[in-house]
Amino acid sequence: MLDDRRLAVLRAIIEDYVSTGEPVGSRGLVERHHLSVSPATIRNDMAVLEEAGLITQPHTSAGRVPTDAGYRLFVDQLATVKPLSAAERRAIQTLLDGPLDLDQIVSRAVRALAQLTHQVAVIQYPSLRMTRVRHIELVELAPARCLLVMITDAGRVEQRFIELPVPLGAETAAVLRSRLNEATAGPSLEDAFEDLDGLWLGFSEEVRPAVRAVVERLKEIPKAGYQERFVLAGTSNLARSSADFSSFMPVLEAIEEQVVLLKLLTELSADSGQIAVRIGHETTQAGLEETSLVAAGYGPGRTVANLGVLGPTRMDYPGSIAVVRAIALYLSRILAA
Amino acid sequence: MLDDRRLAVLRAIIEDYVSTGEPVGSRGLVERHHLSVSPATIRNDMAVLEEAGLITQPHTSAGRVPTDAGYRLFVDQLATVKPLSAAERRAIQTLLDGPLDLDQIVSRAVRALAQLTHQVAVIQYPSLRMTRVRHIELVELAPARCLLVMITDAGRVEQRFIELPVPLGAETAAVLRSRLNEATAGPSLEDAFEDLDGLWLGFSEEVRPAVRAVVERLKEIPKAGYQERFVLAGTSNLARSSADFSSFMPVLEAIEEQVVLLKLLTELSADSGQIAVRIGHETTQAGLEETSLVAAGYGPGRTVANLGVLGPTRMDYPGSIAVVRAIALYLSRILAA
DNA sequence: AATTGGCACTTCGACTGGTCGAGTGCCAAC
DNA sequence: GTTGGCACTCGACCAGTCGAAGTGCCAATT
Repeated sequence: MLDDRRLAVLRAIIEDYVSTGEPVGSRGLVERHHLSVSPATIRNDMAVLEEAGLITQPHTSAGRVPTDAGYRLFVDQLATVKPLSAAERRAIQTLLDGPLDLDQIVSRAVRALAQLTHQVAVIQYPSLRMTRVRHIELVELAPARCLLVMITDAGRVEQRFIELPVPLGAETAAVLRSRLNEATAGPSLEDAFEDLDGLWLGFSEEVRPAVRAVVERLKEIPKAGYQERFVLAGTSNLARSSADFSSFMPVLEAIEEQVVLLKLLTELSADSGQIAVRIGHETTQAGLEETSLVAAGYGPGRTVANLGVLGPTRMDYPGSIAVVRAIALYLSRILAA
Repeated sequence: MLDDRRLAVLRAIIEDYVSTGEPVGSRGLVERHHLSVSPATIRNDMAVLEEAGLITQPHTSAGRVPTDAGYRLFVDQLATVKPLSAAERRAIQTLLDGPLDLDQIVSRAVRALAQLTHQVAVIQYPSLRMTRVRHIELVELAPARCLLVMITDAGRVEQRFIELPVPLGAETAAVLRSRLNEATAGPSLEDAFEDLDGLWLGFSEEVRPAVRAVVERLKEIPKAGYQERFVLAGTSNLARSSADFSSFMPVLEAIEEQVVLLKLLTELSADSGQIAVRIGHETTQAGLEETSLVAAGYGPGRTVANLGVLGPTRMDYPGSIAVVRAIALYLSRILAA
């Protein structure tokens, strides 16, 4: 049914359509790709591919356009790995140089991702749920005000101001600090925070309200959806790629919505190192029916967050996949250091 | 030359054009605004206004459209203050509630700004150059690694990891911490950092390299342009407002570029509380010829950063100005607390 | 059985010409 | 200074035409 030549035709159609953006006809196909058969034969093959739901024609007498199913088959079975160019390698390499602050690394990486794929790039900050506490610090700013600083093993730093009901005092602060560090040295941040409830018992009556305030504030850090952070880049690529106006309006809205973005990225349960691809309608999000997502997990050893690119279904999948994989790999390597 | 009625005509033209988006003709003008003269009279007035360069017509037989100069005159002399609606007041009021972390405040404020103006909103984080150091903290994470945390009086927290050439030791760290806090208690952050050069002299031979590493890292914080941070919201409003495609492509690019955004916001030397308006060509940035900026400074007492909205020249200036002023005011009030 | 050339058919897009409506500019009259 | 009238201009809309691109089908060929 779908023999080699027909698959080759599908691949050729996708390649041409991705690069030109216009429906591709039988004549042009045999000319550009040196298929050693006539256009008529290709037409027969196309009819079969259309029957199988892999391609479609916008109207009776136009060329063929791949369907979501066509892209899916292409990505799963037909796409060959596209090695990165020297320039691309170099661009990513430069990410390694320089300082090791998470903010800078992530913001550089997301820019590189956008530039190399010409798509909208998004990187999720290492999720607090997935990471471990490396250190907790309590800084006294004023008698009744302090700053809580939490550092995770993925290099992410969260800080919160705390208004204290009663002053804490230098000594108590020191004790509390070490207690917190002991208690949160557990395997996962969520589990560790379970054990904090009884902690205030070990303190004298007067300072207990302050201790409880600190603990409460600490415990709410991983709670809210607010804690998931993203960085975006390449939004202007949207305008370049999508042809008409209304098509990227919803995309623009979607990427502004933290919630949508989070759902999109976490929905795909990709193993670390694996690339997940969502094509068009496969994404359940409304408004993104003509949008694809190429994403991967990253992290030091294990997956702590996701990154990816968002673009039109008509996208260079092999290229995007290669870049996403490379960036995820480099990012993981840096975080593991 | 430009008597009262003619100015009223200009105002009417701008109001109509802003709300409909279409060139406005003489007949409709007398109908919608109860001008007690005939269309022919209006036409004469229009000819005068056009002569003065305040309005123009896209083609011979279309209505009139305001020019940049027309908007400018409108904003400077004609615009009446538009009081905020109850709903708008309420929306901004809710900003006051809740926690006092700068990140949350700013991200809420920028969202409110975008929502209330239906424009692209941008808020600059309190510039490090403008603020004072409130506290510096040094956290030892590993023998040769520590975290430097700097808190400014605008509530902004900056942190940097530091790789130490030699271990610092708990005692030295404590001394260094207090020395740093003493030395940076000066009036402005830039001046304060001048005095850090000799600081390593007060330490023993062995730890001096570590001290210098810390000081170097601290001194580079306010240096790089990197330290200027922005948050954006309402990017999707661009698609709604600007009619055609190529017109907002450059805007999208501009707001992605930190540099452009920074230049745009800092170029206007607005006093705190004052509103600065840049209309169309007045902005020197390429690609933003059809874009206006309404901005204001904010800060606790003095201006420490700017915020504003970016939209098409065809914008509701009185409304935008009112909202921008209100948000700047509230933000300043919160920071001063 | 697969492939091929030929041919009729469909559809889109570009072009054309004609009409309509909105709006202007000008002028003479008030 | 204001007004009504009128000719003029220009874009928007509509319908019709035509060519290009591409298909589907069929009979002939390998």
